[in-house]
Amino acid sequence: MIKDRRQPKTQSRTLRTRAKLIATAEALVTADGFAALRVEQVVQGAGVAKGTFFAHFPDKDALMERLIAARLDAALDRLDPAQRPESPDALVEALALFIKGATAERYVLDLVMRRAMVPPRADPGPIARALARLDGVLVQWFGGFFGAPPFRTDLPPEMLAEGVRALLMQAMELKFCSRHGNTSAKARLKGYVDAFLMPPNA
Amino acid sequence: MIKDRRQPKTQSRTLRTRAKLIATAEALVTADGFAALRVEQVVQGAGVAKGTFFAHFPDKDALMERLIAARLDAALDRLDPAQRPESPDALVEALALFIKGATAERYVLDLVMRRAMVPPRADPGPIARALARLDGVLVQWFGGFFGAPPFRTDLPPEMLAEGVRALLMQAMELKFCSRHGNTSAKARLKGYVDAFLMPPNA
Amino acid sequence: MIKDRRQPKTQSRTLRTRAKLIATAEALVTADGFAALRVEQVVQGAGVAKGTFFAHFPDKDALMERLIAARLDAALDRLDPAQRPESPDALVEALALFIKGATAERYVLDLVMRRAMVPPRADPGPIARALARLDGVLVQWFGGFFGAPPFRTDLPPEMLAEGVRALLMQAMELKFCSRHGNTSAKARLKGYVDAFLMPPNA
Amino acid sequence: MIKDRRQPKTQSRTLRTRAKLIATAEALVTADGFAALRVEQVVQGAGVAKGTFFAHFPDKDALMERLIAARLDAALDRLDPAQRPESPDALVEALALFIKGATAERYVLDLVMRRAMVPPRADPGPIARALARLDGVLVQWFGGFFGAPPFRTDLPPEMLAEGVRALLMQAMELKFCSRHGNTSAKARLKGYVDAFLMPPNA
DNA sequence: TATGAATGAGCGTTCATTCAT
DNA sequence: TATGAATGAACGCTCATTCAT
Repeated sequence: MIKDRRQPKTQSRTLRTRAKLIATAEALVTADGFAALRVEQVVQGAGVAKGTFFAHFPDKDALMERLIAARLDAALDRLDPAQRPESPDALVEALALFIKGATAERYVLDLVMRRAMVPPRADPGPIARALARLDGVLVQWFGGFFGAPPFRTDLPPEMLAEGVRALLMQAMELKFCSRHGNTSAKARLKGYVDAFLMPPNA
Repeated sequence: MIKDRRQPKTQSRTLRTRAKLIATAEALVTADGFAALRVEQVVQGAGVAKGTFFAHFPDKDALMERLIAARLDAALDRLDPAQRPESPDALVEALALFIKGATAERYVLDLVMRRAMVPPRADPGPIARALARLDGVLVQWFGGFFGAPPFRTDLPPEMLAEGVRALLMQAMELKFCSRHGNTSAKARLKGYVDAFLMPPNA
Repeated sequence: MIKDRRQPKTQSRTLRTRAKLIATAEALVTADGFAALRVEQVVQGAGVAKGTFFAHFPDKDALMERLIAARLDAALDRLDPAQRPESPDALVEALALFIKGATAERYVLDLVMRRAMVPPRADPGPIARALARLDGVLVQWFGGFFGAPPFRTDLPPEMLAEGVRALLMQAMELKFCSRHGNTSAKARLKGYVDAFLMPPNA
Repeated sequence: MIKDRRQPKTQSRTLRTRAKLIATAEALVTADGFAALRVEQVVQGAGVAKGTFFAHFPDKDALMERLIAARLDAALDRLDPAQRPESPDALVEALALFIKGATAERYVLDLVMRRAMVPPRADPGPIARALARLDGVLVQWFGGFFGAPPFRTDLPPEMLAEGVRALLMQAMELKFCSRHGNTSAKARLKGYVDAFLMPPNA
């Protein structure tokens, strides 16, 4: 009873080429930033033809999304849905790496925000998937078995998660804003969480 | 009582040219949407040369911002800082026109979000000014003389305003998201306000 | 009486693949025209890999030539070298199907003209062979046993054949010319033949 | 009574740029042939931006047509409609420069044949215009005041002109044909003219 | 102010053909 | 034979912005 073992070589070659493209792009981005990335550099660095690039990615943005989503996913990998933060501070700290990745450049944050929502066209795209994953973690955190102290328990976890996301986005935007330049995204988010996600001091 | 009669011709010609440019752009936008607007079309429609456009606007975005901010400002004009909404419903309803203007197109919302914050460069720009104006109204609403029922009173009005803004942005984003396609931006915002801005149900 | 039973499978498989390619191409050409034919479509339709195509045809043009030559040859099959047309009208009528095939598309006529002559490289190719075959028929017609009335007899049949060919080509070109749009290729050719291939009026 | 004297500078600058592009292309073509011409080289040689090229020519072919037509026109400039050739030899000799220009390269002849006829879309294009001009000269030659000896006089000059054109085209094609490689285009055309355009030796 | 030709850097595309497996 | 990923060299295009006049 031998199962079908097809497509061994070809697939791996494809995968290798794609990996080469991504690795090259990753290196370039690390060196010069996302905004400076040029398709030409990528294919030259990867030693492949331009046509090959567009056989792997529909356009440059698709590569960009992948690179950015990879960083966001790396941040999300370090979050344990079962290990809920026990304070606003801990919550914000847990999101620090995510924030760092998403706000690395104005260019990056713009793309994240533009692609954060699943568009009406079929495919969510890697960035939307990463954010959906974040949503999932947050819901788990806020909705553990016996409710979710120390956060407010009068709201469904989904709502708390959406609230965090909205506040997180705004806090990140503020990083590029001169009027709140003194406050870091983390501090700002901390303030939001304290205000809106904790039980009111009444 | 002698009025200044110098340079009225020139000034009015300048003003007329600018008005013609804006009117043409407005008409084109109404017909084909913001994303499709081309400087070429505008100058042709206005019957002036391309260079003239850039004598009136530093760049295309400046025109775009003007057109969009005009719509937002029209919405804000109908808000009375002294006439606070007495319920989440009323609050959301009051923002309806603003939401409509800002979510007319994905392109518009993107520009609004990108320009919502005052950038490090000096000038806020008309969109940032419109949003600052919204902030002001919200602060007034939430912080009137005797506190701000029915909304929660345990938070400073500035914080409530920032919260509304974050939640409003997210609610608007969701308009372009297939996964929440059923809920309108208004309904979504209503849920957010109910959850985060009302006194918790002890 | 033992028949050779070796390699019938392989050969027939090869033949079947080639037939499938040609049939697919033929169908596509009938549907969308020659100019729109893409190798990609052909191999997909035939259910084989791209490389397989080039194992059967040296290049795309070879397939094109085959398809076109097939149509020209079908027209030539209906010509009887022994049955000479007895008038310019009959001559032109006899060539009607050939003309139709060669002028199906601008693309086709261009290829026919480019391949009509035997190029310096060895192989004539199917189109050049078809035209050579046409030449042969014409020579026979013009040079039959007892001379060739009603056509002029003061020129060698080869020269008459070459003349017909030149005039035929030009008449076909005119099909794609707006300035002579009213006259059909056949009518134009008829005029040419009347003028140049008949005995002059005294 | 001064007439409108507008557009003095701008137009001349445009003209200068275009001339620079054409001169550069001409030089490159003379050096390396038409088939080797690259848009990139042209713009670099002319010292202009790529966008400028496409502001002057809709595509590369448009430039090619211009270059080729220029050569054909130069050949036609040397023909005097009033100075008819007095023999087939003289006729062929008169066309020698034209033939040389049109058969400089296979690439050139292909383009000439493809663009020789006025296409159904509006603009004739410079090559079609050059050939129309040739037609005009031929008609004049064949249709002078008292008929046109030594050529046959039993046919309208337009028909003779069309015949020459068809035979000329075929003779030129033969230049790239191995089977008639020994005979030059001129010799071949001479044979055609002798056969079809002279009064029959009856 | 007004003009409009020129800029310019890079993206996306094309698609027949090759070649290692 | 068959596979199909990879090639590759231009081309065409975009379109906001600049600048000499």
